[in-house]
Amino acid sequence: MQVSCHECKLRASNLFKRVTAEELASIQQIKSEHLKMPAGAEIIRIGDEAPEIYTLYAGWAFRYKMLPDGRRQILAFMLPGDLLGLQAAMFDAALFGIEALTDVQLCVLPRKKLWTLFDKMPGLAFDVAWLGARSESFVDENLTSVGRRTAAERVAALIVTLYKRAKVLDMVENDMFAFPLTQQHIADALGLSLVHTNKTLARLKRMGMFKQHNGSMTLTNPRVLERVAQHFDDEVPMRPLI
Amino acid sequence: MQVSCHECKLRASNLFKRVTAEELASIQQIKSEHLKMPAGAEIIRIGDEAPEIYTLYAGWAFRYKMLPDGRRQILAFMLPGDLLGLQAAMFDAALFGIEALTDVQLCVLPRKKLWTLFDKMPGLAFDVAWLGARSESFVDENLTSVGRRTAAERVAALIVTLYKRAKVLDMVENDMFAFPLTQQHIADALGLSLVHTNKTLARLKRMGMFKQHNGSMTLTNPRVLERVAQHFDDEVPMRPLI
DNA sequence: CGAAACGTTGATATCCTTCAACATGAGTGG
DNA sequence: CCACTCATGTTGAAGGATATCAACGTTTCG
Repeated sequence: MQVSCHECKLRASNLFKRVTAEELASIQQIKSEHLKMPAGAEIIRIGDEAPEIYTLYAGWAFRYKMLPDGRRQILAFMLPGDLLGLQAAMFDAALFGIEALTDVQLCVLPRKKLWTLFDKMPGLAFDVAWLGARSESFVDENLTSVGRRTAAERVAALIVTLYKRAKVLDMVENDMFAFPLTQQHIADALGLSLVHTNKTLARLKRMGMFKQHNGSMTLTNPRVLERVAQHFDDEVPMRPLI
Repeated sequence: MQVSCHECKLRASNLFKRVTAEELASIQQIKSEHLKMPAGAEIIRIGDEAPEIYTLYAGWAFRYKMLPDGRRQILAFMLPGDLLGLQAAMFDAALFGIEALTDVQLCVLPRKKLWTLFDKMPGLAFDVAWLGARSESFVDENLTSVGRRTAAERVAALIVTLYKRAKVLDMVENDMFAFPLTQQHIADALGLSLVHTNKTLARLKRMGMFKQHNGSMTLTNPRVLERVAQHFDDEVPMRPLI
């Protein structure tokens, strides 16, 4: 099923920069495919050579690294509108993997075509760089959590961050939103053991910070949760541009 | 003291991409200043609006975030040839600070001029994006350390990574190189306490991994140190392009 | 129904932090 | 030149946060 960029619901959602008709036509032109993949699929494998670039059209994904002995570190989560594989495409081989957290839909942007498009439309290069910078700032945030926050603060910060990102995408209703992470994902993102993650979540739940029902999360006290998280005042800009 | 891009020692060091005479002239044209700052100077302050972009011409720097209560996380170290403040320039305000670790020399690239230059020379935009991707992969590496490596592994991984980066820049002689980090810097980069950092360093030293003499470090057993670090086989590309 | 993935809980071990004290060296003013 | 301070580094002891181990519960799904 091809989805035209013209009727793209992401673009229509007014979160995104307005592009000229000409720009839109150019983007449509290089978009080669609209892919669907199931939860758990490997979108980019570590070591992949010359991977393509994707726009995450629907669903969640995450980026991770593995140590030689199997320990996993999740670097960042990706939501609709995020660009996948930009850095990987810059190098000879992907230094990390990207896995689908839920069923996902991807728009494929072949990297060679994208580079040539930049020649014609430098403004687009800026937008792509902007998305890259945004993605780095998510990693910065998470590194600060893992390095300098306690377990409870980390969990709270992760939930608050995802909540805010989902909110911008209109995926939150009455402080409730889809939350597809398992406790193992949370543990691997926050540098905690599975057991300790479980106990920390339970503690925050008991404190009345949030509730979880089959795959969705409700924040019952966003303000306090944010304070527990030692959340920054400044925030990563939330408006993707492409 | 103005340094011409034509006689730039960085560019001459053959680590960098060859640029056409035309490109070089353009870069020279937008370079507004050659700055010197002492160790400890704040190159970019958290919250700075519309900061400029810099090329680190000489010296070391580091990028960091602070939690509201003062805890500090160092995100990455920067060596000559690295671009400073690229992400900050993309947003309205810097989400992190950059501090000079040693005395530094900076080439100032006013961001507006840089953006307009991209219109004329899209290849340059790619190079800048490449540097941005490279910088992100350093953060990825460090996040993996902090999240999933033990204290000894973290320290070893940091030293090995800096050693390799310095080596590419020809700053290593007989496995010895300038190492300006204090133990506090190491602790803040690796998410460890100062005391534990000290004891971990002492342990690795006792194991014969390295020696330190007034500001420089000698790796006495690089191979083993790399194994202790659980270092990745794949590595971040080491060749800056601008 | 059975298996596999995911979640929960208690007990124990350990890594790392915190606290406290002291050592060393560089810089500064008296 | 000495006393002083400040930044940095070192070391031991004690406590706490988090990991590991083990067992069991719950849900999902073929």
